[in-house]
Amino acid sequence: MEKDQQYCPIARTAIIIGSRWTAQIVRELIDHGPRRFQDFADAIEGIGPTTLSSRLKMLEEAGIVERHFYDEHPPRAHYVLTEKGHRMKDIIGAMRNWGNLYR
Amino acid sequence: MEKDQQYCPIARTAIIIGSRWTAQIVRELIDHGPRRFQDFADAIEGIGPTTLSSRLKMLEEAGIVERHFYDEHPPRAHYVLTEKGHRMKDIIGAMRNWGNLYR
DNA sequence: CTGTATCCGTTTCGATACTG
DNA sequence: CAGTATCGAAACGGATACAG
Repeated sequence: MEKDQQYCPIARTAIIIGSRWTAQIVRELIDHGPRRFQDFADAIEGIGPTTLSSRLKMLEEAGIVERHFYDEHPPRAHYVLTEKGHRMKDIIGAMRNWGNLYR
Repeated sequence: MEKDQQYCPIARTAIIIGSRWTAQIVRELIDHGPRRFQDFADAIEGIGPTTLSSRLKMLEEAGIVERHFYDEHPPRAHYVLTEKGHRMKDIIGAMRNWGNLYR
């Protein structure tokens, strides 16, 4: 997507939710609560570490997830939804409903 | 997006609604009813004929819109939502709500 | 008016290997 | 474990011109 702002609220939302994998990442967080990097990698079939990393960063920059990193050994990280992220629940729910209607 | 099917309902929905402009095209139809090619071109700033054409075709193949073409002079076409398309209303609505919360 | 043909830069994707 | 580095392949996007 392009860099310059989108002033249509629907377009803005589509940029985030429409990027491949992001909807599934958010769904994981909504359904299961805080997740770690490896949790996503295991749950979302087909995604690689590069793409996962880039999506998480995008969601973090959009203020949808928060990253907590603990530099231990082994290192730990977990990702949690912000309030803004949590409010995407309705969108994810509607997408799931519709997607299930037309298999 | 890739060709092989997506079995996750959310992923399937994201492929459609996340492609650039599609959400706005569907919104036009939900808000204003049947539209013609030029209506979209006028209402959705920045979209070109190539992209508009390809999006409409995608939506048609997905069973979301129906295309009616009248080979007159000048030719006429109009696009209407199918029942399946109409049921995206909740998704669009949720996207609009969320997008408006975080300007 | 309603599109299609061309053509090409930009973005995205992702496998693999590797670091701390 | 939690990522980053690399780097080529593929998909996407879009301006312009043109056709029926």
